[in-house]
Amino acid sequence: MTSRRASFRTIRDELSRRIAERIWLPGTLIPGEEALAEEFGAARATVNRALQELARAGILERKRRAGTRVALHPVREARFVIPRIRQEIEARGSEYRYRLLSVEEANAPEVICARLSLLTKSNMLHVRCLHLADRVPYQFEDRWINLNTVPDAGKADFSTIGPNEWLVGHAPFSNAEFTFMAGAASADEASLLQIREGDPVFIGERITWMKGAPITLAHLVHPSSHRMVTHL
Amino acid sequence: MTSRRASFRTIRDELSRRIAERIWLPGTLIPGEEALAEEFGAARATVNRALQELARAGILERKRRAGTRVALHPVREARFVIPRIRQEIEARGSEYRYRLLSVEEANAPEVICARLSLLTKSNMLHVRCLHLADRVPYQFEDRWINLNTVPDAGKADFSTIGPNEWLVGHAPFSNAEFTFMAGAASADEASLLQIREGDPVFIGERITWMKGAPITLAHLVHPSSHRMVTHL
DNA sequence: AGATTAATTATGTCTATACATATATGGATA
DNA sequence: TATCCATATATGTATAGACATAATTAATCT
Repeated sequence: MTSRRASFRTIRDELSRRIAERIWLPGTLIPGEEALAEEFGAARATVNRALQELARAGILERKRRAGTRVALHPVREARFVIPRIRQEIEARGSEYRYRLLSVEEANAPEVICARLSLLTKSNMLHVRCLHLADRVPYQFEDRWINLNTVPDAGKADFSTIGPNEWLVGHAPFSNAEFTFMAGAASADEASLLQIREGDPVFIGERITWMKGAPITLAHLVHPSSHRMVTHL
Repeated sequence: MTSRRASFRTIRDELSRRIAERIWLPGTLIPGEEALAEEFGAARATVNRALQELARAGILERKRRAGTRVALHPVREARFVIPRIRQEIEARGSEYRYRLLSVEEANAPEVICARLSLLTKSNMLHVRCLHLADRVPYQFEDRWINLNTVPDAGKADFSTIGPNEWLVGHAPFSNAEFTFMAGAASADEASLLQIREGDPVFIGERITWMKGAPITLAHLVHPSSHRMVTHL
């Protein structure tokens, strides 16, 4: 018995320590649940919970009959919060401002349809707007909303509320794809973001679906001062 | 009894559906574990597991005595795999190549020390190298390794193995910070990546620590064709 | 009324037990 | 030798019951 009280946290942290300190090297087959349960004076279910958490974190690899081993190539993953522009700006202590640039119903161009895997040229809503932090351009948003999936969007008033804020309240999504990349500012983007044409910009692209049906494609452009930070 | 077999997955997915389909609106107080257990014909522990998973995903908010409610402002987070350059390139079906550009022990410049929150000008190893996919430059890596934390790195041979691969095998990290941004290619970076000076580049910066002690700072530069994709 | 304390209650966790399921292994078969 | 199959085994999941803990609400005291 290593510790008196055997909580799954204690066990998880202890096992985690053994791996971090290379007492158990990558690839090592670690003791089975029963053995660990006895060592920690806990029930197997408790050990199981600890092990499952570590497996979920990618530190351990578990297989029935084969046992549990320290991940050889730990596929470490980091999380990042899906940014909600208003919160993101206000969290920095800046004043959030929003400016609608244009809204129009239109047939989306080929490129957009392709990205959304839409065969027909669906009727879509094209919204362009700008988000400012302390009155400085922070993000230019160029968004297409699928009116077949979200017909209500046609009646929405985007003059004061951003399309993203409207959508989170009206069209929950089940799946999303995020793409991040660097690009050069177009003349249009440059003037809106108050930078020079060709200056590097940080681009986030977000596509969301509700049960396979595409809801929206958002093209989000930040000046190159933007940083996306995350911790592990 | 809604379903015959009550697995925590069934319950989780059903609850998830009710939230997605707005049967339970954000802020709603949902039935307690006992009630759900009865509804699904399952044990409370099973319901608990389902609820905990949803809470962990940010869909539910739970508080003792107060009960469980649908998250009002669901802090959705996405995961991305921490890229391991060789695997990343090989996963695309490309041939991975590595070229060491320079290694030298040196005192890190102020900027680097500051980023690593090091007060003294620690003795560090400066490694510069290039990663290629199908012989085309894919990533330029400019890395500083703290020799006080990882003394062995001084003896390592980085001519065939990249510093990242060496480090994952020799210096496990407990904490990491990732920063992604856009920038303009310097003359140096441009010639290495076979692009033009000033062209936009996608930059990833990675700092890792082992129990508070900084291990390394990696500055990773990709040409603007690079895309970082993740799903939810 | 206001402050302190006790009771209540929903979630959090642990246990012992049972059965389910994937799969490595060795033995039987072709 | 190669293939198939039975079996053993480690993990996966479910359950009833118990106690722990946080937090709200009610009761008590000043």
